[in-house]
Amino acid sequence: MATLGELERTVMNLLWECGAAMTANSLRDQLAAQGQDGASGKELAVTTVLTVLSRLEKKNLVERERENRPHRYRALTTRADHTAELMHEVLGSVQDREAVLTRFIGSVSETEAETLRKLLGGTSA
Amino acid sequence: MATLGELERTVMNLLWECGAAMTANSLRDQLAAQGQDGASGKELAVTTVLTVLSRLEKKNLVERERENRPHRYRALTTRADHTAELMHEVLGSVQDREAVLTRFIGSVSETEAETLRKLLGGTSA
DNA sequence: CACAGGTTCTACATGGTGTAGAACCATGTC
DNA sequence: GACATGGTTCTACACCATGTAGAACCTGTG
Repeated sequence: MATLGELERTVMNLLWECGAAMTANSLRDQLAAQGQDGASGKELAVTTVLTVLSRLEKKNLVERERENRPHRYRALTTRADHTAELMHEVLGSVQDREAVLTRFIGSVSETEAETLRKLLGGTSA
Repeated sequence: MATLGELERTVMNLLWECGAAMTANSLRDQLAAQGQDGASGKELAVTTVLTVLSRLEKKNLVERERENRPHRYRALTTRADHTAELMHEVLGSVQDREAVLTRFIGSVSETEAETLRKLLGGTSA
């Protein structure tokens, strides 16, 4: 349901990595530090960051504390949760899940296969 | 890489379900039959279908036989392959794959878990 | 050659995203 | 209380993907 644009994704990554809540300004700084300042190369305007944050809020990906003035924004899910959810969304979009899973497993790395085995092992019933 | 629009997806589904190659006209008919004719409710123009097919071709999702005149279009992958690939794409977009897989497995149905166990079964070591 | 069916070109509306100025609001200061 | 200041919301625009289709073009047939 939530398709993210490049900048939106970058911001989410910052929020996910930092863990805690951040202000628009600190995010803008982080973006600048990462050299992730848009296509132009110059620092992004704070309003840009705020717009993105609002949109992410609308998408239920971030939440903000409105109490004190510099609002603080925080991710509502973990990246892992979000990503896993996306995967489910993709998987759920078709009928023949079995077939999809077969192909999926077919091209999974051995490390990942091992992880999956471990995870599935105990969970029987 | 390939984000599909509503109509593009519908067309792909038709091609996937039919298995064989189809002409733009037959596709248009199928769409009409499904009542999938856009938002309007009236039959789609053939040119619309053709445009969509061209775009899908550009995205390497369909291929066409140009030899005979009513060109025939055919899906280049199976839906299962395509979907599995999308899942990999999503999974590959992050570092902590383990965590993602953990969440993913956590919310998989028992039937699917069983399928996965079977698929992963022999490959230990 | 004219016609008919089929394909490509061109075009426009819509919606999401990047980007940011303008306007607005809350606070502390003189 | 008017003002400056930092912060937030509104409004706006460019760009791109997608849905949609008319206009123009091509090709074999009578």
